[in-house]
Amino acid sequence: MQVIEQILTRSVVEGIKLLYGQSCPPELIQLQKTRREFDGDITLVVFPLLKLSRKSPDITAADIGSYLQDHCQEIVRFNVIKGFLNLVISTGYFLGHLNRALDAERYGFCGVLPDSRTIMVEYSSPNTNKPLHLGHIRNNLLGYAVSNILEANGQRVIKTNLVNDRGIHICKSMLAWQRWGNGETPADSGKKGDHLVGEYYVKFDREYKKQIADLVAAGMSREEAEKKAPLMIEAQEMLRKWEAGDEAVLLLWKKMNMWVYEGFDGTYKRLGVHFDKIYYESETWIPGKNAVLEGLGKNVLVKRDDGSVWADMRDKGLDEKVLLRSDGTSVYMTQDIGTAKVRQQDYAPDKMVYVVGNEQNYHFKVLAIILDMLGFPWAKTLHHLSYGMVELPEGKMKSREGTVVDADDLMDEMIDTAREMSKELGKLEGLSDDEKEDIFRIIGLGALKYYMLKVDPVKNMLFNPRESIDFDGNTGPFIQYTYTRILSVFRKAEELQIDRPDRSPENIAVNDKEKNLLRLIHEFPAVLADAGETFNPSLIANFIFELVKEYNQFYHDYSILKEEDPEIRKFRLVLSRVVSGIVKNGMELLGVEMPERM
RNA sequence: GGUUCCGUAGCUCAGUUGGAUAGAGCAACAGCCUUCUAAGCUGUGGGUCGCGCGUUCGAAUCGCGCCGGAAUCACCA
Repeated sequence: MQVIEQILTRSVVEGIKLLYGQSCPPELIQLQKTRREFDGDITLVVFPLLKLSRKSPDITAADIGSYLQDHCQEIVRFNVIKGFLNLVISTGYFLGHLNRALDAERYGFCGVLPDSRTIMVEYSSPNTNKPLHLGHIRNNLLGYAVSNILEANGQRVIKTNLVNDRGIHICKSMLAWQRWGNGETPADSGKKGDHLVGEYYVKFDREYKKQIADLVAAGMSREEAEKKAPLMIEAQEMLRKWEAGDEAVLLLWKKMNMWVYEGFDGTYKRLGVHFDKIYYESETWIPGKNAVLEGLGKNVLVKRDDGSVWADMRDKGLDEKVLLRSDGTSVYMTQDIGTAKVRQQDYAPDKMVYVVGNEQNYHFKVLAIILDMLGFPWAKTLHHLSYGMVELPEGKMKSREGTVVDADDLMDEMIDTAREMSKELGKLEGLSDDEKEDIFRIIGLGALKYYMLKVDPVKNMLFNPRESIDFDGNTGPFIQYTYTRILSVFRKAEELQIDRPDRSPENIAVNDKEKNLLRLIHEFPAVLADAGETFNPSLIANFIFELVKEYNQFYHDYSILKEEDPEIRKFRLVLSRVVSGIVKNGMELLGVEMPERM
């Protein structure tokens, strides 16, 4: 809670005691931001207090208003409109707060505290059979941003990735490469490793479809054809060999996965995300299998006649879930059980956050239940941070129809757009080509990242590849632009030999735009805390947009360096300094870099 | 069919521990650059907050029922 709200809550409780002889539970005190059209900073809603005052809303509001004005030095005046008590906070209070913000190393951020929790955040979680796409971009940006936000709230965060490097999907790519690859490698083809492997995955799918069609044409049912197609049978055989440790299969698997990892590393690096620890399912499926077998021994799981092992959750209103196939191989769930177990052994986190799409809501619900059935006390620390799908105008991305938006291509396009636009505007004269390219990259990626993070994670979002992402309005470049304008003021101040003030005067009058900015600055720590509690980066994104929009108005309406009153000029410089700090630090939480000029 | 999530301006989205006349951006139209960067600022038009009922002094926000969309309910991941 913000400082002023604590002061006011306490003061209102005291006032009600004095005025009406009633003790007021603090939860009845509803404080909110005053709406723009009224005079005031904070509004007390008096309706819930009427049962204590036993007076009309207007009289109650006036009583409390007078009390606060007399007893609370931060309140300079008030007005009452239809049961809403609008309170005007002294400018001095906000200016004092501004100076504290200026002194803070990173205003609004918390350092690690003695009672900080260790939180493990899993994100990205790619399969090793194809390159990353638009959906992964949302996932990566969310996971990275949430991790940063939790850290800014004083938690110890371990960013982790779970690479799904085993299973039938990678066997499909391997099989196709073996058959049709003619030894092609990333090195001699010039293709990025993940893209190359992805091509063979697609090749498998195409050939597999042909086989199915042939079998169906020969009179087989589609369902049977899907199971009996020779390619599928071969892929399954390959998976069995893999689990049995067949050397040739393992060698091929290692080679192709290595290509994929090198490709992923390039994409991650460009996106600006990284991990503290990477887990591989190929290393956690055995612990998972063991946990399942132990569960079987303790009779919390059941074995069927065909040898398959199941969790029976029908008493919990859910169904049964297979954990080991009849041929003894493990499934996705088994691997996740193992991964969770290994992580507990490695780090014993207080909380385990899984950033995974909402298509897996059921999976994570079941995972937590099964871990609980298996007797792990930490089962309840799992949190599925579920986010919505990224959809195209024509619906879901489908690799079959070639509508998948590739992550690498998209980043290229964004940077190209930034380059074209910058050239048109022609503001970067005098910079070296390298400097320019760096700025294009920062702007292009900034547009992409902000676009994805400003949307509430739970919601599905639309991405239209034909209408490229905007650079005006509520966008990353708009925010970056505002930031560079502020830096430009500071550079100009230096040229004019205007000293950088180390604090703002606190006894000056401010205009409306300045007051709005002071209020927003005051609000930032609460927004950051809220974003951490709700795992929601969009709160930060939307707050920063509001802040820079307000700053642009101020910048447009008033001059900073040409202001004649030196005290006001000092204040405006400090105000700009604090705004630029919030914008930079806040955008960095989102993984968006800030250019120095643009 | 069961379960979960979503439905706010032409489009993309804010706003939901219940509060005042529901806000931005884009698109459209009309203005503002000898000034600290016009990727900016100002203005105009644009809404049965999917529909209905209920709870309440007060509902976009909470409950119930519909309608629309999505996901999921695999020996896929």
